[in-house]
Amino acid sequence: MSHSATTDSWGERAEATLAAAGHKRGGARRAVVELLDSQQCALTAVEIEDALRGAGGGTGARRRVSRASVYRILEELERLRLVQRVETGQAMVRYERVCEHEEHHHHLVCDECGVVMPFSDKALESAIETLSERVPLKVSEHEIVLHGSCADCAA
Amino acid sequence: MSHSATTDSWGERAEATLAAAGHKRGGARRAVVELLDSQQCALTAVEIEDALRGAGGGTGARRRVSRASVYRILEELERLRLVQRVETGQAMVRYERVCEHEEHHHHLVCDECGVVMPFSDKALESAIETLSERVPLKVSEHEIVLHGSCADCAA
DNA sequence: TTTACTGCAAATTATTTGCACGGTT
DNA sequence: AACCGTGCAAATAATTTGCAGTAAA
Repeated sequence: MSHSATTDSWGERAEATLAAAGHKRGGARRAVVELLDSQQCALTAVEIEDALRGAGGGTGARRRVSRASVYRILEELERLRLVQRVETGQAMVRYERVCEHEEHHHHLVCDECGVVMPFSDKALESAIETLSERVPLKVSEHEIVLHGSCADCAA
Repeated sequence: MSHSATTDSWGERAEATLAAAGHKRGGARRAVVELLDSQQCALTAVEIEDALRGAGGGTGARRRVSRASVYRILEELERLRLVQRVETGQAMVRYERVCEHEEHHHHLVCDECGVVMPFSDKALESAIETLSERVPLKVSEHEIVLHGSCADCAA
């Protein structure tokens, strides 16, 4: 399928990293990892739970996962830097996979309807990179959120 | 004191905006506004409550304010765009005044000790401005947070 | 006197934790 | 067998809300 031999997909890297960290392969975690791998943008814990509960049969490891497990799994994935939190100013925190090679992206949030969309911008990333050197902090991550009205809501 | 005739301080603008929105001048709100006016960076609701409870005498309107009122006041100030929320990935949301003329700033968060510091960068702001035109959202605000280790923690 | 402001206590809501059981190695 | 993974229910913790009394216009 893919041209590269190892670590093509985030899902594979996630499973490998989890194994290396001494984890067994539980069904709930596999389902969450698979779901996150299929998503391009950030989901809340509840959205993850719902997505896994619905569409029962689907592909792969899909199965019902309790809310507590969703949170525990996300917490561990975050600790391993496989997922990152995205704070959108909405009630619930969102989570998305962290890809190594793929282009880093940030988020647009419509404050009226709540929709969240990804975007990326080279100029922005280089400004951040330059800036990171001059700041009194050893920067490890950054998060950028633009708020406003989406096309539908602004209409 | 100041050279400009009107609207020099955020505090004055806040009081004026509140009055224009049909609000009376309550003591609790005045105390919160005065405190926010004296701060350069973002505080949590609890920090605001504590700051007002302590140091009883101080200058001006300082007085004890209930937690519920702090939240209600912040909510209204945010609605009027006098304060903005700052999400730092910590448990509690932070709030800070929004100044019109003053240079816009963003935040550095030390993930180890939790300290939050402001920073600003022209290049970053212009990258955001340019970018905002090209994105499928009528952008009204933006928030940037850099995470990492502060000088003390990285040592 | 009308309407906003505030505190208190109770209610919500997202997230976390304790515990017992089932699955993986 | 040893230990991790998971669900359920109970516990937390931040934020919100209902209500009754107080104060500003």
